[in-house]
Amino acid sequence: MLHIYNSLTRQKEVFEPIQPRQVRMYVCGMTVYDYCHLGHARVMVVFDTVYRYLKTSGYAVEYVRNITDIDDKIIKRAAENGEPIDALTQRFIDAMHEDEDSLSVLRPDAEPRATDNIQEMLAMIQTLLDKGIAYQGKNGDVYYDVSQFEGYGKLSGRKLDDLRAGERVAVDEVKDDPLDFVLWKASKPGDPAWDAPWGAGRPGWHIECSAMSQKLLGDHFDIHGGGSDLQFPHHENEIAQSEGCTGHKHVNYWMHNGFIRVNDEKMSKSLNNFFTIREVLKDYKAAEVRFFILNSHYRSQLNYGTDQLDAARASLSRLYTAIRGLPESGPAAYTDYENRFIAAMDDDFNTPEAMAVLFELAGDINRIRKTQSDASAAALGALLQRLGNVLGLLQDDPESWFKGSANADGLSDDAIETLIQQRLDARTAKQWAESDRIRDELKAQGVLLEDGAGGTTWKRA
RNA sequence: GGCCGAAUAGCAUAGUGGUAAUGUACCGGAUUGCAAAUCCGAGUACCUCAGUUCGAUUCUGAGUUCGGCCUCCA
Repeated sequence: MLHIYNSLTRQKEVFEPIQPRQVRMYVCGMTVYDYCHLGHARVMVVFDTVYRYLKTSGYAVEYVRNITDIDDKIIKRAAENGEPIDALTQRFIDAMHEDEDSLSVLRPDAEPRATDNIQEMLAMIQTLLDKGIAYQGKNGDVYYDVSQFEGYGKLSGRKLDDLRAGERVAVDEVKDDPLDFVLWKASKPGDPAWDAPWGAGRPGWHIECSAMSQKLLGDHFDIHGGGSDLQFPHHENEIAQSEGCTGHKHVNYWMHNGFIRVNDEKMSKSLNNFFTIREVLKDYKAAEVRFFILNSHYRSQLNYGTDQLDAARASLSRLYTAIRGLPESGPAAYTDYENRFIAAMDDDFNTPEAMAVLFELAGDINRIRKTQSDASAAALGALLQRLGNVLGLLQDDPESWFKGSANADGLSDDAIETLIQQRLDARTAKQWAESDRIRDELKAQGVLLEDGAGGTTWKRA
């Protein structure tokens, strides 16, 4: 039985969908004005894994992840680049999709864009105004009146008084209360604007998620996810907006992933200590990045470093080695491994625990291959691959995983095979010096040889 | 200042009221012409102090250290 840690209640709860065997899930996606960094990769991979596991568990899942394509940073960046906003956002949406594909992240069922849903936002803001929960400030902006929403603070565990006591809440004279947040920003000259009954402008950040989730998933849905830095104020405000409009519960389970750190500090754009996904993919395979992310629990903080990526590489190599060269096999028989894997995933998506099961399975496969035969291990190998696939791992053919593809300046597969044959001849003649010379030569080219019982295999380092 | 979370071997990550798991690194052995891979084995890892308990790394309290949110953030 699946348990999910609910940020709203701060405890693990049994997951019970609103509709039997169906899950509706919304995740806050990217603001598209730059390349995705590893922090974004974590959100993508974590919720992709949730999505995959829910489907594996037999749920029909409707997964929506929005794209914020209008906001201050986008406007600013487009101006800096001298580039139309549409062109900028489309460029980075395309880049985001490339990054996702490389990380084996499945496309959500819908990726609504804020600018395509302005009418829905206007309608929601109007409802809030009609209900007296929102008001227009002297500067023309429309604000949400947090004092009108009884549950304000329930997600982030804050009280209004505590928030007001915070030193960092700036005093703003156009708002009735410094905690009131903007629903609609009155237009400034030159900025993109949409007509509205209360004056041309553009939406505040929070309203898009309320409007688009309601449109695509309804007033009340199962899971809402995002980075833990969105818990406050973004998600808190989203609840206030949605529940203020509908008068009833918005989301049953809130999930927040921890962030990636660099040198024990949060990776973020403002600290300028971030690594983009494509930057990291120059040195590591995407599957290694995915492994690195899933090797820690999604709610913990995760420190980024080449040591961790190197360890991920070695670990994946062990798993692929276990299944390399195994004969085809039908579905693996019932095993305790699968039960333990499921139990781990059912426990709030405990991927590190689930991966430990994969390694025990790999050890078992290696033992069987050694003491019995490859054929005897084939079913377990198929199981290992299938369970790995649930996590979006072990999706490659082992042979191509190890051999990779030749660099422009590297040896071709044929050249490698030729040298291996030459070495085999030397070995047959017991010319060890020549044999070792060839092996060293290949090693210098990044090709590692392994002499197994069934012949010599090779891999690109 | 308010609110939250974390501390487990050299490193990284799980987990548990009673033999602490997984990867990686290191050491010994098997295997190998030598390696690599693989297998077997070893290694005195639960932040400190107090409390509850027959028993605490786990529960409670205090402390220390680190991190996060309170401002745009994944």
